[in-house]
Amino acid sequence: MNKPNDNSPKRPLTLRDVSEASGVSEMTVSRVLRSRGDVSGATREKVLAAARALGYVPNKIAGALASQRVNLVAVMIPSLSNMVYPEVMTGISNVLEETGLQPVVGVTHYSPEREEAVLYEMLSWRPSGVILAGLEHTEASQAMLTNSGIPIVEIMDVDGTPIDSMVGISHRRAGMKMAKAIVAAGYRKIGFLGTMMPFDHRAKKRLDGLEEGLAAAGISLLDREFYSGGSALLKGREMTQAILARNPELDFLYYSNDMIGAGGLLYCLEKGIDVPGKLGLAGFNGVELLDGLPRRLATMDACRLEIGRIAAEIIAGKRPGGIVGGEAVELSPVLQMGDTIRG
Amino acid sequence: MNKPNDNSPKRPLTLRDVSEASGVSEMTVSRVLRSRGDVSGATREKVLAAARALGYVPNKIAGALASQRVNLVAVMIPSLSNMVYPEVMTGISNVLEETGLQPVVGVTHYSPEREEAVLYEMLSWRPSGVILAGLEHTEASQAMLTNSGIPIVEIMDVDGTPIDSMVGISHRRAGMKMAKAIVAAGYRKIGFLGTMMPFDHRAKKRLDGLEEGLAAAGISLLDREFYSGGSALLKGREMTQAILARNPELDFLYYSNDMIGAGGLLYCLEKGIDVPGKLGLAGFNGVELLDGLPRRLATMDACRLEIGRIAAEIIAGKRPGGIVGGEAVELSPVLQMGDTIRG
DNA sequence: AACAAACCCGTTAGCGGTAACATAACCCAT
DNA sequence: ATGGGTTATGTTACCGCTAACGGGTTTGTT
Repeated sequence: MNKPNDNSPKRPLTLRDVSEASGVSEMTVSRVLRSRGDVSGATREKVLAAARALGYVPNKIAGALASQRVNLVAVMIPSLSNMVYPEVMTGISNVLEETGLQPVVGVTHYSPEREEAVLYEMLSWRPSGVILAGLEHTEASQAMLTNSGIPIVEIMDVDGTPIDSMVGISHRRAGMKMAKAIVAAGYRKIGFLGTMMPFDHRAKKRLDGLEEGLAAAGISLLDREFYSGGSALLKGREMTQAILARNPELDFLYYSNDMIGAGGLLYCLEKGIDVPGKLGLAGFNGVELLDGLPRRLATMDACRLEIGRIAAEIIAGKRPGGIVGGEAVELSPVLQMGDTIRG
Repeated sequence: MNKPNDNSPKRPLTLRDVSEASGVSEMTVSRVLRSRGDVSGATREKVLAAARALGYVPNKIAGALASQRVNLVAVMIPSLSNMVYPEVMTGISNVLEETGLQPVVGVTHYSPEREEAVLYEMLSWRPSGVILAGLEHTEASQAMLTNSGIPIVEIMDVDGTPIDSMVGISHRRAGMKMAKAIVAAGYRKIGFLGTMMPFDHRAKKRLDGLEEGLAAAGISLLDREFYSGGSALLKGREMTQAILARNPELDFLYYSNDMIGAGGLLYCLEKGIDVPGKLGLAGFNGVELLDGLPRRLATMDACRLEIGRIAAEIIAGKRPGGIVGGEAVELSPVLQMGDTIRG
C-alpha cells in the first residue's frame, strides 16, 4: 500500500544498495548510520536521504557478528501473569532505555528445565548481560552462566550464593520480620496460605523465616493451606474459608502473596469477621491493587522496581563507585501495617 | 565456581573448538548440532560429548547470517501491566513453542513514536514475523512493515484495514452489543468511565459503539469520566464516586476495563447501592480476577488467548486450509451477564 | 560383477556488516 | 616550501557459521 520504492526487488536491502544510491562507499554509509567516525555534513545528508528513501533498515545480525557487540540483555522471569515481574521489567527498561541496551524477555514458567532451555536459546544470541530471577538453577544452567563471560545478575533473592551479582531482598528475613510483627501485635494462632508450586523458592524461604521467627517466641504454625493455578483472588477466598473451617481458633493468616491475601480479606469482610480484632491478615509484595480494596491489607513491599533498576545498572556498568562485578545488593522490604494487623 | 573446562581461555568457544576437540570438520559439528544431514551415530556421539564437555553454545548470530534464517518473532504490545497482553503472550507462546520459533517482546507504552522506534530495532534483527497490537501506526511504521517482506499480524482489533493479516474482535460492535444489553435490561441513564489515554483506540471504538448502540434506542450518554495512571482499582472507585456525585440519577455505568469496573463494584457494594437493581455495572475483558469478587461483574470476553494463538499460527504458517497471508480473522466476544445487570 | 543410490564427511565461498589500516585532501605553523 | 596534524573517505580482512557442492565409501540391485 505504501512502498517508498515501488521498484521493490523483493530482495532485502543492504548497505550496498544505500551506498550505490548515494554514491559513497559502504563503509561511509555504515559510519553515517551509526554516527561513528568523521563524515562531512554534506555526505551525511546525502546518505541519510538515500537510506530514508529506500526504507533501509540495518541488519544487526551482520553488524553484531562483525563488531562482536550485541545490544541485547537477556531477562529471564518465571511468569508474566504475576504482576511482580512486569514491574521488575519496568525498572529494568527504564534504566536500559538510556543506554542503548534492549531487554529480551524469556519466560520460564517456574520450571528449571525450561529456564535451562530458554537460557541456552538466549545465550546463543550472545547478549551483553543476563538478568534472571532466583538463585536456584540447574547445574547446566549454572555452567552456561559461569562460562558465558558476561555479567550475570540474579534478582529477587539474596538468600544464597550468586553466580556473579545479585540484587534482592532476604525472603527469610522478610518472613521473620513479619513473624515479629504478628507476635508483637498479640496474635498466637498463626496460619500460612501459599502456592503449592514446588519451585517457588522465595515463598518457601518466607515461610521458613516466618516459622523461625515464631519459634523464637515459642510459637509454632498452627495450620497451612496450599493451592496452584486458577484465579489467585478466588483461591485466596476458598483457602481462607477452608482453613478457618478446619481451625476456627486461628487468629492470624499470613498469605504468600497479596492476591490471595486480597481474596482472603474480601472473604472475611463479607463474613463479617472482625479484622484485625479477632483475625489479623497479611500478604506480601505491596501490589498496587491493594489501594483499591475496602481495607488496606498489611503487606511488605518487595522493592520490585528498585531491584530492576539496580540489576540493569549493574549490566550497563552504571553503578556508582565503578564497581565491576560480583556485587551483592540487599534491599530492605518495608512492612506496611495497613488496617489488618491490630496495634 | 563450576567451569567444565578450567583451562578456560576467556575467549568464547566456536565451532572450531568443538571440531578440534572431536577430530572432525566444523561442518560435521554444525550438522550434528542442528540434526541436519547425515552423520554416523558414532561421530554424532563423539561430537555431542565434546560440545557438552566444552560447554559450547552455538552462535546464532553467525548462524542466522549464514543461513538467512532467524527463529525470532517480534511481538509488540502496548504494556505489560495491563494483564490483557500477558495473556495474549501466553497464547502466542503456546503455539510458537512447538515450532522452534521464539517470541521477542517489545513494549510500546501506547506511544506510536515508541512503537516506531522499537519496531525499527526489532526489524533490524530480521525476525521471521511481526505481531503487533492495533491497526493504528505511524506512517514510517507502516512503510517499514510493508517493506519488510515478512508476515505481519495486527491483533486485538478488526475495525480497520490491516497491513497484512489481522486477528481480533470488533470493539465497535462490542460496544454496540453492550448498549443493546443495557437498553434491553431497561437502563436509561448511562455513564461511561475509561482511560484518558489519547492512543487507546480500542477503548475509543468501544465507546463509539456504545454511543451508536444507545442512539439506536434514542438514548444518549449522560456522563463520562476519564483517568490516567495509578491503581486502576482505586481509580475505578474514585471515578465512580465522582460521577455518581455529579449525576445521582445515573442507572448504569459502563467501564472501559474490568479493573476499574471492579473498583466501581466494590465501591457500590460498600455504599450499599442496589446493584443491579438501582445501578447496573459492566466492564470489559473478562479478566480472571473477577471470579474472586463478592459479586460477578458483567463483562465481555476479549478472546485474548485465542487471538494470540491464531496470530502465532499465521506467523508459523500453520493455519488450516493452507492460507498464505492477508488473512482477516474476526472473533466474537461473548457477553457474560454476571450479577450486575438486572435480568 | 557392475553400477546406481545412499551414506558420510570435507572444502569453498559467501551472508552483511565493521575494525583496522591505508589514502588523500586540506589546514596551519614554522 | 616542508612537515605534522586533522578531517574525510576507501580498501582489506575478517566475524562464526551454513548452503552448496564434491568426493570417497558402503550398500543394494539385477
